Amino acid sequence: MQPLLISDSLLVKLKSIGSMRRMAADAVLMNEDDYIQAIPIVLNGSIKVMRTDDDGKEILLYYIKPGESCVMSFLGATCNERSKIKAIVDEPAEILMLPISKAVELIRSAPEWIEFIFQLYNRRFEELLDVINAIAFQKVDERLWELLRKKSEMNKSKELAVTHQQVADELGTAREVVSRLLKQLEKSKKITLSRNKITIL
Amino acid sequence: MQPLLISDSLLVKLKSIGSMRRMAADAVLMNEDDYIQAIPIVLNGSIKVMRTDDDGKEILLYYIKPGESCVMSFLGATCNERSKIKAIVDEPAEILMLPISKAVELIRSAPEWIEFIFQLYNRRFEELLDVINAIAFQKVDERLWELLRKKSEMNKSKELAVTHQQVADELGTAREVVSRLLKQLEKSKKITLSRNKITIL
DNA sequence: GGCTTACCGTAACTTAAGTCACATAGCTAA
DNA sequence: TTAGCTATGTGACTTAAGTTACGGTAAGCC
Repeated sequence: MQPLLISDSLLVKLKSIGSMRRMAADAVLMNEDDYIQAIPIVLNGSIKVMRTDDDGKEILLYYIKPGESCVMSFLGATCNERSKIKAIVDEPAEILMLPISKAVELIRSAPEWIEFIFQLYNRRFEELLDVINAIAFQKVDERLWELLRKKSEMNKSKELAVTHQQVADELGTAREVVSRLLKQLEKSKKITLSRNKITIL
Repeated sequence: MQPLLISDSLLVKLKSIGSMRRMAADAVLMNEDDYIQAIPIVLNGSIKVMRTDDDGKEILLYYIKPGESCVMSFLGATCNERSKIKAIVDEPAEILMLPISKAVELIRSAPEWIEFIFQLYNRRFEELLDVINAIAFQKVDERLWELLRKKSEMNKSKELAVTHQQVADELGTAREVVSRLLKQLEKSKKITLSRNKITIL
Protein backbone atom coordinates (compact mmCIF):
# COMPACT_ATOMS: atom_id res chain seq x y z
CA MET A 1 0.00 0.00 0.00
CA GLN A 2 1.31 3.39 -1.01
CA PRO A 3 1.93 6.09 1.53
CA LEU A 4 -0.76 8.53 0.38
CA LEU A 5 0.66 11.22 2.56
CA ILE A 6 -1.32 14.35 2.19
CA SER A 7 0.68 16.95 0.27
CA ASP A 8 2.37 19.63 2.31
CA SER A 9 0.68 22.46 0.53
CA LEU A 10 -2.73 20.94 1.09
CA LEU A 11 -1.91 20.26 4.69
CA VAL A 12 -0.94 23.86 5.32
CA LYS A 13 -4.20 24.95 3.80
CA LEU A 14 -6.18 22.54 5.93
CA LYS A 15 -4.41 23.60 9.10
CA SER A 16 -5.38 27.19 8.48
CA ILE A 17 -8.98 26.10 8.25
CA GLY A 18 -9.41 23.51 10.95
CA SER A 19 -8.80 23.21 14.65
CA MET A 20 -6.41 20.81 16.35
CA ARG A 21 -7.54 18.30 18.89
CA ARG A 22 -5.54 15.87 21.00
CA MET A 23 -7.20 12.63 22.01
CA ALA A 24 -6.14 9.89 24.39
CA ALA A 25 -6.25 6.18 23.60
CA ASP A 26 -9.69 4.61 23.66
CA ALA A 27 -11.40 7.98 23.35
CA VAL A 28 -14.42 7.76 21.11
CA LEU A 29 -14.14 10.07 18.16
CA MET A 30 -17.43 9.09 16.67
CA ASN A 31 -20.22 6.71 17.51
CA GLU A 32 -22.57 4.89 15.26
CA ASP A 33 -25.64 7.05 14.52
CA ASP A 34 -23.90 10.25 15.56
CA TYR A 35 -24.45 13.23 13.35
CA ILE A 36 -21.22 14.21 11.70
CA GLN A 37 -20.05 17.63 12.75
CA ALA A 38 -16.61 17.82 11.26
CA ILE A 39 -14.17 15.97 9.07
CA PRO A 40 -11.25 14.58 11.03
CA ILE A 41 -7.79 14.44 9.54
CA VAL A 42 -5.39 12.32 11.54
CA LEU A 43 -1.97 13.92 11.98
CA ASN A 44 -0.42 11.55 14.52
CA GLY A 45 -1.43 8.34 16.18
CA SER A 46 -4.13 6.14 14.75
CA ILE A 47 -7.86 5.64 14.80
CA LYS A 48 -9.65 2.34 14.78
CA VAL A 49 -12.84 2.16 12.76
CA MET A 50 -15.37 -0.43 13.86
CA ARG A 51 -18.75 -1.58 12.67
CA THR A 52 -21.16 -2.55 15.43
CA ASP A 53 -24.12 -4.82 15.53
CA ASP A 54 -27.37 -3.98 17.27
CA ASP A 55 -26.66 -6.36 20.09
CA GLY A 56 -23.25 -5.04 20.95
CA LYS A 57 -21.00 -7.18 18.82
CA GLU A 58 -18.46 -5.35 16.75
CA ILE A 59 -15.81 -5.90 14.14
CA LEU A 60 -12.74 -3.99 13.03
CA LEU A 61 -12.96 -2.40 9.60
CA TYR A 62 -9.67 -0.54 9.26
CA TYR A 63 -7.26 1.89 10.82
CA ILE A 64 -6.97 5.55 9.94
CA LYS A 65 -3.31 6.49 9.94
CA PRO A 66 -1.51 9.83 9.85
CA GLY A 67 -2.30 11.84 6.75
CA GLU A 68 -5.61 10.09 6.31
CA SER A 69 -9.15 10.98 7.07
CA CYS A 70 -12.46 9.34 7.76
CA VAL A 71 -14.03 9.46 4.34
CA MET A 72 -17.30 8.13 5.57
CA SER A 73 -17.65 11.39 7.36
CA PHE A 74 -17.20 13.36 4.21
CA LEU A 75 -20.24 12.44 2.27
CA GLY A 76 -22.22 11.60 5.30
CA ALA A 77 -21.61 15.11 6.48
CA THR A 78 -22.56 16.83 3.27
CA CYS A 79 -25.81 14.90 3.18
CA ASN A 80 -26.41 15.49 6.86
CA GLU A 81 -26.48 11.78 7.46
CA ARG A 82 -25.62 9.86 10.57
CA SER A 83 -22.42 7.95 10.93
CA LYS A 84 -22.52 4.30 9.97
CA ILE A 85 -19.43 3.47 11.94
CA LYS A 86 -17.71 3.95 15.27
CA ALA A 87 -14.27 5.52 15.46
CA ILE A 88 -12.03 4.99 18.48
CA VAL A 89 -8.57 6.35 19.16
CA ASP A 90 -6.08 3.49 19.01
CA GLU A 91 -2.78 5.23 19.56
CA PRO A 92 -3.06 8.69 21.15
CA ALA A 93 -3.76 11.03 18.30
CA GLU A 94 -3.62 14.60 17.10
CA ILE A 95 -6.54 15.27 14.88
CA LEU A 96 -7.36 18.21 12.70
CA MET A 97 -11.07 18.88 12.69
CA LEU A 98 -12.37 20.54 9.54
CA PRO A 99 -15.74 22.23 9.63
CA ILE A 100 -17.94 20.74 6.97
CA SER A 101 -18.79 23.95 5.19
CA LYS A 102 -15.10 24.68 4.72
CA ALA A 103 -14.45 21.17 3.48
CA VAL A 104 -17.16 21.54 0.88
CA GLU A 105 -15.81 24.90 -0.26
CA LEU A 106 -12.41 23.32 -0.72
CA ILE A 107 -13.80 21.13 -3.46
CA ARG A 108 -14.08 24.19 -5.65
CA SER A 109 -10.89 25.88 -4.65
CA ALA A 110 -8.46 22.99 -4.23
CA PRO A 111 -8.33 20.26 -6.83
CA GLU A 112 -5.78 18.36 -4.74
CA TRP A 113 -8.44 18.09 -2.08
CA ILE A 114 -10.76 16.22 -4.45
CA GLU A 115 -7.88 14.05 -5.48
CA PHE A 116 -7.12 13.31 -1.86
CA ILE A 117 -10.69 12.36 -1.06
CA PHE A 118 -11.01 10.15 -4.09
CA GLN A 119 -7.84 8.29 -3.26
CA LEU A 120 -8.95 7.81 0.27
CA TYR A 121 -12.35 6.54 -0.76
CA ASN A 122 -10.66 4.09 -2.99
CA ARG A 123 -8.32 2.84 -0.32
CA ARG A 124 -11.14 2.42 2.17
CA PHE A 125 -13.18 0.62 -0.41
CA GLU A 126 -10.41 -1.88 -0.92
CA GLU A 127 -10.00 -2.34 2.78
CA LEU A 128 -13.68 -3.10 3.14
CA LEU A 129 -13.34 -5.65 0.37
CA ASP A 130 -10.48 -7.22 2.28
CA VAL A 131 -12.64 -7.42 5.38
CA ILE A 132 -15.38 -9.07 3.37
CA ASN A 133 -12.96 -11.59 1.95
CA ALA A 134 -11.64 -12.32 5.38
CA ILE A 135 -14.93 -12.95 7.10
CA ALA A 136 -16.52 -14.66 4.12
CA PHE A 137 -13.70 -16.97 3.13
CA GLN A 138 -11.16 -17.28 5.91
CA LYS A 139 -11.23 -19.17 9.14
CA VAL A 140 -10.82 -17.36 12.41
CA ASP A 141 -7.34 -18.74 13.04
CA GLU A 142 -6.05 -17.21 9.81
CA ARG A 143 -7.74 -13.91 10.48
CA LEU A 144 -6.30 -13.89 13.97
CA TRP A 145 -2.78 -14.47 12.73
CA GLU A 146 -3.10 -11.75 10.12
CA LEU A 147 -4.46 -9.32 12.67
CA LEU A 148 -1.52 -9.94 14.97
CA ARG A 149 0.92 -9.38 12.15
CA LYS A 150 -0.86 -6.23 11.06
CA LYS A 151 -0.79 -4.84 14.56
CA SER A 152 2.85 -5.70 14.95
CA GLU A 153 3.69 -3.98 11.72
CA MET A 154 1.67 -0.93 12.63
CA ASN A 155 3.34 -0.47 16.00
CA LYS A 156 6.70 -1.52 14.62
CA SER A 157 6.97 -3.89 17.54
CA LYS A 158 6.83 -7.63 18.08
CA GLU A 159 5.18 -7.09 21.42
CA LEU A 160 1.50 -6.34 21.39
CA ALA A 161 -0.08 -4.92 24.49
CA VAL A 162 -3.55 -6.34 24.09
CA THR A 163 -5.89 -8.62 25.96
CA HIS A 164 -7.56 -11.60 24.37
CA GLN A 165 -10.85 -9.82 24.80
CA GLN A 166 -9.71 -6.87 22.74
CA VAL A 167 -8.52 -9.12 19.97
CA ALA A 168 -11.78 -11.01 20.06
CA ASP A 169 -13.72 -7.77 19.72
CA GLU A 170 -11.74 -6.74 16.69
CA LEU A 171 -12.35 -10.07 15.04
CA GLY A 172 -15.99 -10.05 16.03
CA THR A 173 -15.75 -13.35 17.91
CA ALA A 174 -15.65 -14.63 21.47
CA ARG A 175 -12.79 -14.35 23.92
CA GLU A 176 -12.64 -18.11 24.50
CA VAL A 177 -12.22 -18.72 20.80
CA VAL A 178 -9.32 -16.31 20.66
CA SER A 179 -7.67 -17.81 23.75
CA ARG A 180 -7.94 -21.25 22.22
CA LEU A 181 -6.48 -20.22 18.89
CA LEU A 182 -3.74 -18.14 20.51
CA LYS A 183 -2.76 -21.22 22.47
CA GLN A 184 -2.44 -23.14 19.23
CA LEU A 185 -0.25 -20.41 17.77
CA GLU A 186 1.90 -20.58 20.86
CA LYS A 187 2.19 -24.36 20.52
CA SER A 188 3.30 -23.98 16.93
CA LYS A 189 5.95 -21.52 18.12
CA LYS A 190 4.62 -18.52 16.29
CA ILE A 191 3.94 -16.44 19.39
CA THR A 192 4.41 -16.44 23.15
CA LEU A 193 1.71 -15.40 25.56
CA SER A 194 1.70 -13.53 28.80
CA ARG A 195 -0.75 -11.35 30.61
CA ASN A 196 -1.80 -8.36 28.52
CA LYS A 197 0.89 -9.18 26.03
CA ILE A 198 1.36 -11.23 22.90
CA THR A 199 4.85 -11.55 21.47
CA ILE A 200 5.33 -12.52 17.87
CA LEU A 201 8.32 -14.74 17.29
CA MET B 1 -32.72 4.35 -0.34
CA GLN B 2 -33.12 7.41 -2.49
CA PRO B 3 -33.39 7.16 -6.27
CA LEU B 4 -30.11 8.90 -7.14
CA LEU B 5 -31.14 9.08 -10.76
CA ILE B 6 -28.50 10.77 -12.75
CA SER B 7 -29.65 14.23 -13.81
CA ASP B 8 -30.92 14.60 -17.36
CA SER B 9 -28.45 17.26 -18.27
CA LEU B 10 -25.53 15.19 -17.07
CA LEU B 11 -26.85 12.14 -18.85
CA VAL B 12 -27.09 13.98 -22.14
CA LYS B 13 -23.53 15.10 -21.71
CA LEU B 14 -22.35 11.59 -20.95
CA LYS B 15 -24.18 10.12 -23.91
CA SER B 16 -22.38 12.48 -26.22
CA ILE B 17 -19.09 11.23 -24.83
CA GLY B 18 -19.53 7.49 -24.42
CA SER B 19 -20.62 4.60 -26.56
CA MET B 20 -23.63 2.39 -25.97
CA ARG B 21 -23.39 -1.30 -25.48
CA ARG B 22 -26.08 -3.91 -25.07
CA MET B 23 -25.29 -6.97 -23.01
CA ALA B 24 -27.18 -10.21 -22.46
CA ALA B 25 -27.81 -11.77 -19.08
CA ASP B 26 -24.81 -13.51 -17.53
CA ALA B 27 -22.38 -11.68 -19.76
CA VAL B 28 -19.26 -10.73 -17.88
CA LEU B 29 -18.72 -6.99 -17.89
CA MET B 30 -15.58 -7.15 -15.85
CA ASN B 31 -13.49 -9.81 -14.22
CA GLU B 32 -11.37 -9.64 -11.14
CA ASP B 33 -7.85 -8.49 -12.05
CA ASP B 34 -8.94 -7.03 -15.38
CA TYR B 35 -7.51 -3.67 -16.25
CA ILE B 36 -10.25 -1.11 -16.36
CA GLN B 37 -10.74 0.33 -19.81
CA ALA B 38 -13.87 2.38 -19.40
CA ILE B 39 -16.40 3.53 -16.87
CA PRO B 40 -19.75 1.84 -17.33
CA ILE B 41 -22.99 3.69 -16.67
CA VAL B 42 -25.98 1.41 -16.52
CA LEU B 43 -28.99 2.77 -18.40
CA ASN B 44 -31.29 -0.27 -18.27
CA GLY B 45 -31.20 -3.68 -16.69
CA SER B 46 -28.89 -4.44 -13.82
CA ILE B 47 -25.40 -5.59 -13.05
CA LYS B 48 -24.39 -7.91 -10.27
CA VAL B 49 -21.13 -7.15 -8.52
CA MET B 50 -19.37 -10.09 -6.92
CA ARG B 51 -16.23 -10.58 -4.93
CA THR B 52 -14.40 -13.82 -5.61
CA ASP B 53 -12.03 -15.91 -3.57
CA ASP B 54 -8.89 -17.49 -4.95
CA ASP B 55 -10.43 -20.93 -4.91
CA GLY B 56 -13.53 -20.05 -6.84
CA LYS B 57 -15.93 -19.15 -4.09
CA GLU B 58 -17.78 -15.90 -4.53
CA ILE B 59 -20.18 -13.62 -2.77
CA LEU B 60 -22.62 -10.96 -3.91
CA LEU B 61 -21.68 -7.40 -3.02
CA TYR B 62 -24.42 -5.31 -4.59
CA TYR B 63 -26.38 -4.56 -7.72
CA ILE B 64 -25.77 -1.67 -10.06
CA LYS B 65 -29.10 -0.31 -11.20
CA PRO B 66 -30.11 2.12 -13.95
CA GLY B 67 -28.58 5.54 -13.52
CA GLU B 68 -25.70 4.15 -11.51
CA SER B 69 -22.16 3.27 -12.28
CA CYS B 70 -19.39 1.07 -11.07
CA VAL B 71 -17.45 3.44 -8.87
CA MET B 72 -14.72 0.96 -8.25
CA SER B 73 -13.85 1.41 -11.86
CA PHE B 74 -13.51 5.12 -11.51
CA LEU B 75 -10.56 5.42 -9.26
CA GLY B 76 -9.18 2.12 -10.26
CA ALA B 77 -9.09 3.40 -13.78
CA THR B 78 -7.45 6.71 -13.05
CA CYS B 79 -4.72 4.93 -11.15
CA ASN B 80 -4.44 2.27 -13.83
CA GLU B 81 -5.20 -0.39 -11.28
CA ARG B 82 -6.82 -3.75 -11.79
CA SER B 83 -10.38 -4.43 -10.88
CA LYS B 84 -10.97 -5.84 -7.43
CA ILE B 85 -14.37 -7.20 -8.34
CA LYS B 86 -16.29 -9.13 -10.97
CA ALA B 87 -19.31 -7.59 -12.67
CA ILE B 88 -21.90 -9.77 -14.36
CA VAL B 89 -25.03 -8.73 -16.21
CA ASP B 90 -28.05 -9.74 -14.17
CA GLU B 91 -30.94 -8.41 -16.21
CA PRO B 92 -30.09 -7.69 -19.86
CA ALA B 93 -28.58 -4.26 -19.85
CA GLU B 94 -27.82 -1.20 -21.90
CA ILE B 95 -24.59 0.28 -20.76
CA LEU B 96 -22.91 3.53 -21.61
CA MET B 97 -19.16 3.11 -21.71
CA LEU B 98 -17.18 6.24 -20.93
CA PRO B 99 -13.55 6.43 -21.93
CA ILE B 100 -11.48 7.14 -18.89
CA SER B 101 -9.74 10.21 -20.19
CA LYS B 102 -13.10 11.82 -20.86
CA ALA B 103 -14.39 10.86 -17.44
CA VAL B 104 -11.40 12.52 -15.84
CA GLU B 105 -11.84 15.66 -17.89
CA LEU B 106 -15.42 15.85 -16.75
CA ILE B 107 -14.27 16.39 -13.20
CA ARG B 108 -13.10 19.83 -14.19
CA SER B 109 -15.92 20.75 -16.48
CA ALA B 110 -18.94 19.26 -14.75
CA PRO B 111 -19.38 19.72 -11.03
CA GLU B 112 -22.51 17.54 -11.11
CA TRP B 113 -20.28 14.72 -12.26
CA ILE B 114 -18.21 14.95 -9.10
CA GLU B 115 -21.35 15.14 -7.07
CA PHE B 116 -22.64 12.04 -8.82
CA ILE B 117 -19.48 10.09 -8.18
CA PHE B 118 -19.34 11.07 -4.54
CA GLN B 119 -22.90 10.04 -3.96
CA LEU B 120 -22.31 6.75 -5.64
CA TYR B 121 -19.20 6.07 -3.65
CA ASN B 122 -21.12 6.73 -0.54
CA ARG B 123 -23.96 4.43 -1.49
CA ARG B 124 -21.57 1.63 -2.38
CA PHE B 125 -19.72 2.13 0.85
CA GLU B 126 -22.89 1.68 2.80
CA GLU B 127 -23.79 -1.38 0.83
CA LEU B 128 -20.43 -2.92 1.60
CA LEU B 129 -21.03 -2.18 5.26
CA ASP B 130 -24.35 -3.96 4.98
CA VAL B 131 -22.64 -6.97 3.47
CA ILE B 132 -20.14 -6.97 6.30
CA ASN B 133 -22.89 -6.81 8.88
CA ALA B 134 -24.69 -9.63 7.17
CA ILE B 135 -21.80 -12.05 6.96
CA ALA B 136 -20.32 -11.10 10.31
CA PHE B 137 -23.45 -11.06 12.42
CA GLN B 138 -26.29 -12.85 10.67
CA LYS B 139 -26.98 -16.48 10.14
CA VAL B 140 -27.36 -17.88 6.68
CA ASP B 141 -31.10 -18.41 6.99
CA GLU B 142 -31.67 -14.73 7.67
CA ARG B 143 -29.37 -13.69 4.85
CA LEU B 144 -31.13 -16.08 2.51
CA TRP B 145 -34.54 -14.70 3.34
CA GLU B 146 -33.36 -11.12 2.88
CA LEU B 147 -31.76 -11.97 -0.43
CA LEU B 148 -35.00 -13.49 -1.70
CA ARG B 149 -36.94 -10.42 -0.68
CA LYS B 150 -34.42 -8.11 -2.25
CA LYS B 151 -34.53 -10.01 -5.51
CA SER B 152 -38.29 -10.04 -5.47
CA GLU B 153 -38.38 -6.31 -4.92
CA MET B 154 -35.85 -5.67 -7.62
CA ASN B 155 -37.71 -7.67 -10.27
CA LYS B 156 -41.04 -6.47 -8.95
CA SER B 157 -42.15 -10.09 -8.95
CA LYS B 158 -42.90 -12.71 -6.36
CA GLU B 159 -41.52 -15.37 -8.67
CA LEU B 160 -37.79 -15.72 -8.81
CA ALA B 161 -36.26 -17.65 -11.67
CA VAL B 162 -33.18 -18.94 -9.93
CA THR B 163 -31.62 -22.26 -9.03
CA HIS B 164 -30.50 -23.13 -5.54
CA GLN B 165 -26.95 -23.13 -6.81
CA GLN B 166 -27.19 -19.54 -7.99
CA VAL B 167 -28.56 -18.44 -4.66
CA ALA B 168 -25.82 -20.33 -2.88
CA ASP B 169 -23.18 -18.59 -4.98
CA GLU B 170 -24.56 -15.18 -4.12
CA LEU B 171 -24.53 -16.00 -0.45
CA GLY B 172 -21.12 -17.58 -0.67
CA THR B 173 -22.27 -20.90 0.72
CA ALA B 174 -23.03 -24.43 -0.50
CA ARG B 175 -26.00 -25.55 -2.51
CA GLU B 176 -27.05 -28.17 0.02
CA VAL B 177 -27.21 -25.55 2.72
CA VAL B 178 -29.47 -23.38 0.60
CA SER B 179 -31.72 -26.31 -0.34
CA ARG B 180 -32.07 -27.19 3.32
CA LEU B 181 -32.90 -23.68 4.41
CA LEU B 182 -35.27 -23.10 1.50
CA LYS B 183 -37.10 -26.23 2.55
CA GLN B 184 -37.48 -24.76 6.02
CA LEU B 185 -38.85 -21.55 4.56
CA GLU B 186 -41.30 -23.59 2.54
CA LYS B 187 -42.40 -25.47 5.64
CA SER B 188 -43.00 -22.21 7.44
CA LYS B 189 -45.17 -21.10 4.49
CA LYS B 190 -43.00 -18.20 3.43
CA ILE B 191 -42.21 -19.57 -0.01
CA THR B 192 -43.05 -22.38 -2.40
CA LEU B 193 -40.44 -24.23 -4.38
CA SER B 194 -40.35 -25.68 -7.85
CA ARG B 195 -37.69 -26.33 -10.39
CA ASN B 196 -35.79 -23.18 -11.30
CA LYS B 197 -38.31 -21.13 -9.41
CA ILE B 198 -38.90 -19.80 -5.94
CA THR B 199 -42.20 -18.11 -5.19
CA ILE B 200 -42.51 -15.77 -2.26
CA LEU B 201 -45.86 -15.99 -0.51
C1' DG C 1 0.07 -9.06 53.28
C1' DG C 2 -4.53 -9.91 51.90
C1' DC C 3 -8.31 -8.60 48.99
C1' DT C 4 -10.26 -7.56 44.69
C1' DT C 5 -10.50 -7.39 39.99
C1' DA C 6 -9.41 -8.33 35.40
C1' DC C 7 -7.39 -11.72 32.66
C1' DC C 8 -6.41 -16.28 31.02
C1' DG C 9 -6.91 -21.61 30.38
C1' DT C 10 -9.63 -25.21 29.37
C1' DA C 11 -13.04 -28.91 29.39
C1' DA C 12 -17.52 -30.05 27.89
C1' DC C 13 -21.21 -29.21 25.26
C1' DT C 14 -24.33 -27.07 21.48
C1' DT C 15 -25.12 -25.38 17.16
C1' DA C 16 -24.50 -23.71 12.46
C1' DA C 17 -22.52 -24.73 8.52
C1' DG C 18 -19.89 -27.41 5.27
C1' DT C 19 -19.26 -31.94 3.04
C1' DC C 20 -20.33 -36.48 1.10
C1' DA C 21 -23.18 -39.66 -0.88
C1' DC C 22 -26.82 -40.91 -3.27
C1' DA C 23 -31.75 -40.96 -4.60
C1' DT C 24 -35.19 -38.85 -7.29
C1' DA C 25 -37.54 -35.59 -10.20
C1' DG C 26 -38.24 -32.65 -14.18
C1' DC C 27 -36.78 -31.01 -18.70
C1' DT C 28 -35.27 -31.55 -23.37
C1' DA C 29 -33.53 -33.10 -27.55
C1' DA C 30 -32.71 -36.86 -30.56
C1' DT D 1 -40.35 -42.02 -25.47
C1' DT D 2 -36.43 -42.43 -23.58
C1' DA D 3 -31.66 -41.25 -22.55
C1' DG D 4 -29.25 -37.95 -20.42
C1' DC D 5 -28.60 -33.84 -18.13
C1' DT D 6 -29.51 -30.63 -14.55
C1' DA D 7 -31.74 -29.57 -10.44
C1' DT D 8 -33.43 -30.82 -6.08
C1' DG D 9 -34.12 -33.56 -1.51
C1' DT D 10 -32.15 -35.53 2.25
C1' DG D 11 -29.68 -38.36 5.65
C1' DA D 12 -25.33 -38.91 7.80
C1' DC D 13 -21.28 -37.17 9.13
C1' DT D 14 -17.38 -33.60 10.12
C1' DT D 15 -15.80 -29.41 11.58
C1' DA D 16 -15.50 -24.65 13.11
C1' DA D 17 -17.21 -21.73 16.08
C1' DG D 18 -20.06 -20.19 19.88
C1' DT D 19 -21.45 -21.08 24.73
C1' DT D 20 -21.24 -22.39 29.55
C1' DA D 21 -18.92 -23.04 33.44
C1' DC D 22 -15.47 -22.79 36.42
C1' DG D 23 -10.65 -22.82 38.21
C1' DG D 24 -6.41 -20.45 38.38
C1' DT D 25 -3.30 -16.46 38.29
C1' DA D 26 -1.22 -11.99 37.84
C1' DA D 27 -1.65 -7.04 39.04
C1' DG D 28 -3.04 -3.44 41.68
C1' DC D 29 -4.62 -1.40 45.86
C1' DC D 30 -5.78 -0.69 50.61
